[in-house]
Amino acid sequence: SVYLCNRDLWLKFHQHTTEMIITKQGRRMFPTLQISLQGLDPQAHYNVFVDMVLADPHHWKFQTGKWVPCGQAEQLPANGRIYMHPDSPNSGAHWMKQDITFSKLKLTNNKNCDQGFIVLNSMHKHQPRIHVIEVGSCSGTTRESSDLQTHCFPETQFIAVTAYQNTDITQLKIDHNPFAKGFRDSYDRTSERATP
Amino acid sequence: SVYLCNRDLWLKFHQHTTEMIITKQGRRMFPTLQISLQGLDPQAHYNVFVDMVLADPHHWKFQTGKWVPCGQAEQLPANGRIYMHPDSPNSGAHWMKQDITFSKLKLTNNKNCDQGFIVLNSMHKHQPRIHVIEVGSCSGTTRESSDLQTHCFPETQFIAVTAYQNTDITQLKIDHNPFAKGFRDSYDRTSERATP
DNA sequence: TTCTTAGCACCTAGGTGCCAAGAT
DNA sequence: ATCTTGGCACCTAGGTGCTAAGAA
Repeated sequence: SVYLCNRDLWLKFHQHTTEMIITKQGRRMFPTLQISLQGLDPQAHYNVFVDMVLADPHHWKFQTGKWVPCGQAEQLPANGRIYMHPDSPNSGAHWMKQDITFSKLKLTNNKNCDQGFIVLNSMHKHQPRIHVIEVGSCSGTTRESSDLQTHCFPETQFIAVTAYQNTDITQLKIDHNPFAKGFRDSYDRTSERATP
Repeated sequence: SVYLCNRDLWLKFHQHTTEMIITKQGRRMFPTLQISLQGLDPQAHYNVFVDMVLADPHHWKFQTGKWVPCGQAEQLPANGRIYMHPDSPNSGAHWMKQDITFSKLKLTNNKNCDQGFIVLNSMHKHQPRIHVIEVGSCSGTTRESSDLQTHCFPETQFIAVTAYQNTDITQLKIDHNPFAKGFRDSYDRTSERATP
């Protein structure tokens, strides 16, 4: 009833251990989380949101070209931040109509960041989780009887970093993220300027 | 309990009869509707949205430098489109915390446009209306007892056009809309290019 | 050493009025 | 005649990895 639309892309990164930049002001993920949902009640209303949990109990470092565990993880702040999909709340019909993309989700290491940012610890491995919850017949608050679906895709695990460690990852980002087009080897700066 | 934040700007346009471009793909308004709300119940939840009604029963044309009535108005499509503020639904506390800006509202003359666009008739005068409605304790649907506040600011009336008629209006748009900066007489193209 | 930060050039994405051509 | 449309150069706004300097 749920699948990862851009799984092939995620797997390319996962092969090399995915890294995601975190900054004070917040940085988008790339690849983005992009899913398809089926099997909801078209009439009912749902919130869809993302949070992150530690993927393992280790602190990691990158040494001699490899990620190696290094001591114990710090726990994430107890009141872990969530990213509510901007379409929330919405009908089951809406969520099932097209892919659900979390392209504006931002990662940060700044614990004072506004709500809507996800706060992570650098050099720790994280597992994104996608939650779907019915918003009951009583305004915004969750009915006790409503069930919460939680979905985990292990191929979306990543290590949060403040600067890329593995050049393979950097190259994959440059090759696939449209905003990094300027760094592609194949990018021809002259063709853009010569205009009739 | 409600006022127009950028009233001074609206008045500058209103003096010359405000015009708003409408296009097939949708065009933003400038000035934008920007209001401050007070007196809501901080705990309750509200939707805030905009619609437009005809400001008078006339068709208008611009002749010899003036807007003159010219025949009878066509009625707007009965199922007039609304623009729901993207923060909706939200708490009274949220709406009162800061100004409410409808900067992404788009006007169109395309009756097949997606929901979220406001469809208008060219060469007709329109009156924007701002509505605040409590979304009751029963999920999304309106309680019968909830009251709908409607606010009209006459200084925000405008004639929808597909091309500007009055050059005074064009000049005000250029002078005040940041996206039209390139058309300002005072804009110095050289200073941007000479960089150390 | 190892990790973090701020400024940068370079992009994507999309909002302006202008203008010439098209439609009615 | 009058109104509408589409392409354009020119902007705003903001997402990239890079680099050098700073922090721990």
